[in-house]
This record gives sequence, structure tokens and C-alpha cells, in this order.
Amino acid sequence: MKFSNFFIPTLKESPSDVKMRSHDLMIRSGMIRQETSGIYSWLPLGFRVLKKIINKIELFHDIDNVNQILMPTIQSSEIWKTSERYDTYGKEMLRITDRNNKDLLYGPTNEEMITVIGKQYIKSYKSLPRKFYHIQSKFRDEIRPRFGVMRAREFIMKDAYSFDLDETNGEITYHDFFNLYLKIFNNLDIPVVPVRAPSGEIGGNLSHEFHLIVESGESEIFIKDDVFNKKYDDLSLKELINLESYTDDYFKKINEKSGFNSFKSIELGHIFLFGSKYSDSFNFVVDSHEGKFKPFMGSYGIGVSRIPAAVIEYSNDSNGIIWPKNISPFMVHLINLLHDDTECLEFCEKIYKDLIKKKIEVIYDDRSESPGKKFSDADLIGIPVQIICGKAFKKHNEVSLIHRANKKETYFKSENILNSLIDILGENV
RNA sequence: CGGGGAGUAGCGCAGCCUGGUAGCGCAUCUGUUUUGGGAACAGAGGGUCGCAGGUUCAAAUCCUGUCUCCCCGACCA
Repeated sequence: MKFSNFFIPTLKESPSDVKMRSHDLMIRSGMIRQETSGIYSWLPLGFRVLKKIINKIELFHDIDNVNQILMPTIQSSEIWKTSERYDTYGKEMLRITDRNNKDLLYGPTNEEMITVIGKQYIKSYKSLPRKFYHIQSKFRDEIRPRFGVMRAREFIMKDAYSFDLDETNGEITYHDFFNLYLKIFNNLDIPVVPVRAPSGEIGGNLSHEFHLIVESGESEIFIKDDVFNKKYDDLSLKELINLESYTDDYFKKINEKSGFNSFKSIELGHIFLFGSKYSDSFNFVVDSHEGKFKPFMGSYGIGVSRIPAAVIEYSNDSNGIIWPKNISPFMVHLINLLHDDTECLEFCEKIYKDLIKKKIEVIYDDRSESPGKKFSDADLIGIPVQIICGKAFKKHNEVSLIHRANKKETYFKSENILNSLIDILGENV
């Protein structure tokens, strides 16, 4: 992609009402635009990041035989009355009335709807287990939206739902999702820590959240030191249940509080095995050789649109964003400092085409801006590797490579740059 | 919802107290010169001062109402 063809409205100055680092950088790098309180448009650069994240999530869910579906954003009030959440969900639920005076709502979550879908088609124990997910906008009318997409009212969530024969099988599914989440966050270069969350309204249920520890986080979690030494994906179900890391709500309820440290964090995922709450209220009954039973259910969420902000929050410097390779909107930021020079231009065009041929995602700054502007835009946008073609190319036939993360600059003979680049990118991809 | 702040050009702000031609920086456009860290000079365009009402000869400025946004707390991915 050429910079001149890509809409990246970068800003030099911060908007006055922005307080969080990631929010500021997302606005200034032209990733997002606020429409109204807690509601955002994703501009091309931001949407590219979002799609990277979504692609990874889809990939790993599909591998795990979780079936992707797409449920509507608008739901009928009927099913929420059936589950008795229409009244209890409160003002967080955005309620809408259509022209026929029918009560609708913008879905804050989809347990009711997925239960209705399960009930209609799943009649036999032979059809279980069954796992579904979808990636869709949600609306929760937060009391106070803030920090950009970190706490938005409309946001994109990946929510998955499972139907199992009974609690034992439900726990196996839960354990699978636990490991699936670790795999996903690991692959997104996000070092999350799993923490135990309070069981819900029904006793004996299981719930974990996945947190990214950052100073500016809104959540607080409590963890014993040895938890950090564990390989979370090696844990048995019993071990993960006994993991000594807790959300603040959970921590309040435990007795032995010594040995824990508290951390500020951002919640990125939440898995929850809640049992037959919804199969009960919807009378979702399945036949088996041992008679009729209500499927055991779980739900599993990832705050998709929060992830870019969370990543920026822990990966930035005074110049801008530093994208991890797996989420970065591009891999290489090619900068032509001498756009009026024919040789330099031809060289950049050639490298640009070669990179595209090699399927290396490249943003090529071909604009007639000053060097300073190009450098600062590049640092702000935060692509992992910058290739600079300028004076050194004219003098010594050299171009330089700058690692965004540490700003180290290395010069290469221009004919070697492509192969060197492929080597360097190959290291961690 | 309680407490605090703010709405003036695309963005950041000054002007308001003490009413009298709507301003500055950045951005944009034109031209010339620049080109390894947000270039320089010269010129240009752009605002019914959030909205409604009131006071006044006269309102960005004073009064009343209203809408919106942000910040601090309790909810959440």
C-alpha cells in the first residue's frame, strides 16, 4: 500500500479531552474517530489492526471446531423476558421500539439467542458437544464510557457458547476454551495472565478472566508470585481452578490474603461455565438413553475492539505506537526521503513491488513530505521495521533499516536489503 | 446517577471578568526555495462563537433554559 493511496489522517497535536496514552495514539495515528460518546468509527489503519486480530481469533476457533455463525445485533425482547433478564439487565440495555411498537433491543450479549438456536435444532445427546462463536458489535449503555475504544458502549466482541451433555463434559469444554484463549493471546503477542473470577448466580460454576497487566489498567487483580512461573497451558483442570490469581471481586471473598501482590490490568477475555441456567429457562431438553436432560452451557468472550488499545497501552514510547509483529497493520514501512530523485524513486518502487511479491505487507511512504514529517509519522504509526532510502543511497548505494522498537539503525548495500529484511522478519514470525 | 470542567475555523487555544470591526498556532490552498527527524518566506481561503430565548442602540461577552462532550467515583469485554 502506498501512503498516498491510504487514508491515514495523522495529527501532530493531541485532542484535549484524551487522557489515556493508547487513546491519544489511536486518535493521532488516525486509527479511530469518535462519533459520539462511547461510539467509534474505525478508520483504515485501525480497521486493519482489528482485522488482523479477528483473523487470528477465527483461525484458532476454527481449528478447535468452534463453528462461526453471525447473529443479529438487534434482538427481540421476548427471549430476554423468557430468561428474566429483560428487567434485571437494567439501563445498560439499549431498548428500541419499531414502527409496530414491538420492543427490540441492541444485544449486549447472546446467551438467550444461542439457547433458542440450540433448542430448535439439537434434540439428541448425539449432537453434543456443540460449540459456536460469532464476532459482532455489542451495545452496553455504560454509565461512563471512557478511554476511547477501551471502554466503549458499542464494541466488537467475540462471544462463543458451548452445549454439553453434563457438567463433567462442560468442564472439558471449559478447559479447552481456557487453552484456546491462551493460544490466541500468545499468538497475538499479548502476555495475559489468567485469573479466577467469581462464580455467577449459580453455585459451583467456573469463571476465569484473562488480563493484561499494565499500569494504566482499570481492573485490579491479585496474584501470588509463583503463578507467573507456571506454564498455564500445561495445567490440569484442577490446577487451573486452584491457580492463585484472582479478580478483585473474587479476592474479597477469600480468607488467606497473605502472599498476594496486586496489579493494575486490562481484562481482555472472560470464560464462564454457567450450567443449565438458560437451558432451564428456555426448557431446552435433549433426549438420551438415560432420559431427558438440559444441556450444560458455557460462554466465552474476548473484547476484540479493546485489544488494539490494550496492546498500545503496553507497547509504545514517546514517539508513538510500537506494534508487535502479529498485530501490526504492516510489516515494513518503506520511506523514500528523496522522492524527486529518479534513482531513489526507481529503487523504492522496485523494493516495494518485490515485497508485495514476497507477500510481506508494506506501507510505502511515497509522499512529497519533508523527511521529519515522514519519520515522525512512521514512528507514530509504529510499524516494526522501517526501511529508509535517502542520502546514503546516493552516496554509498546503501539503505538503512530501523527497528521501531529500539530505534537501532543498520545500513545495508541496497542490493542486499531485500534478503536481509526477509531474514530479519523471519526470525520472529 | 452524584461531584467537577468544557463547547469560538479541520485540530489545539486566546478573547468573556469590564458588551462596541472575531483573533493566534497547527493544518489546508498558491508560488518560490528546501529535503536524514514534525522545513523557510510571501500570499490566500475558511467561523450564523453548541442551540433557543431574553436584556441592550449593540451580545462570543450579561441573564434564563436546553443539548453535547470530557474528567473523578459505583457497572462491564
